[in-house]
Amino acid sequence: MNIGEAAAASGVSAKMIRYYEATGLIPAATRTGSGYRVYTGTEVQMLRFIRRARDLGFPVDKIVTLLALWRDRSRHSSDVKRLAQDQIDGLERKIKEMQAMVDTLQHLADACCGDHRPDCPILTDLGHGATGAPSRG
Amino acid sequence: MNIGEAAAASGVSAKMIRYYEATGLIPAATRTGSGYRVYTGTEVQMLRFIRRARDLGFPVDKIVTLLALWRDRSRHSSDVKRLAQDQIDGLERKIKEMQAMVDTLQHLADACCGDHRPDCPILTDLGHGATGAPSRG
DNA sequence: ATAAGGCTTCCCATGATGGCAAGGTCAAGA
DNA sequence: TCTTGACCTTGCCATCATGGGAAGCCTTAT
Repeated sequence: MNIGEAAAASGVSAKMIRYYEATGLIPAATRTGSGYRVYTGTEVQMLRFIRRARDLGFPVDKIVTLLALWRDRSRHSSDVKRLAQDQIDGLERKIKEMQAMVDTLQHLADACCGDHRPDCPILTDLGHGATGAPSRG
Repeated sequence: MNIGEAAAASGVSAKMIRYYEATGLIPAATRTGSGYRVYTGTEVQMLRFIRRARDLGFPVDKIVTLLALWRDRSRHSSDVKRLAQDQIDGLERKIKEMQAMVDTLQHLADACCGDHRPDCPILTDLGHGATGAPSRG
């Protein structure tokens, strides 16, 4: 099948399929005489694997390892589990950072009456920068 | 003061100060005869404002608006509050997406015994119903 | 005077993705 | 057979905020 069909079947855009090939994440597809890339079910399955892993937030360089483990029938599931746990830990760290931002912003927004007047604790906090403590003032 | 001192005083790197100037977020600094940028307390305050807003996750194009409101003495605090609320909403949306990833990954990791054996529900899920290896025959 | 270090501009890279453009290919219909 | 439109190819540019590095000038301290 052509790249467009492979894209539709895998959920990975044709653009990204070419990108994954160029960066070595997937092997170079075979070509027709006129240069069209040709894909089989095996390759579509690999693309779906990649798509799913991306949906779970794995960066491409981690997917390289995941794909290698996927192909390795003598793998240890502990290696896969560790990668997954690392990914969980990274996501949770980012979530905590963003939640801290939300908490600060919500605190400031709650203190802002949000009317026609210019007085605004949000801007006051931003203006004081690191010199001010937003929640314990 | 020079850009290095302004960077240390504001928490914004010299590289980023030049970038903010080039992109119009901040006005061009005055220069010495030899071309060095010169900063005053006012500009450092503005940089601290930017730094604080970046720490709260505001993208630079939103900071343009925040800075304009900061300078506008006839602003309406409702405008500031709306920006903050938009930022909160955007952050919470991303948090929810990432939390969903975490939940899925945790579910899979919990189901993976993580030992020396190759059987792994994580890879099975990524393979989208595959047997755990790309080529089944 | 010289050395060290700060400043300047310019270019490149990130990470994953989309868009656009110019040109080749293929399949179907007139 | 010719045309048309959809699809494919490569290549370049853009994102978004940030860092790195090079080549060269300026300042300061010794």
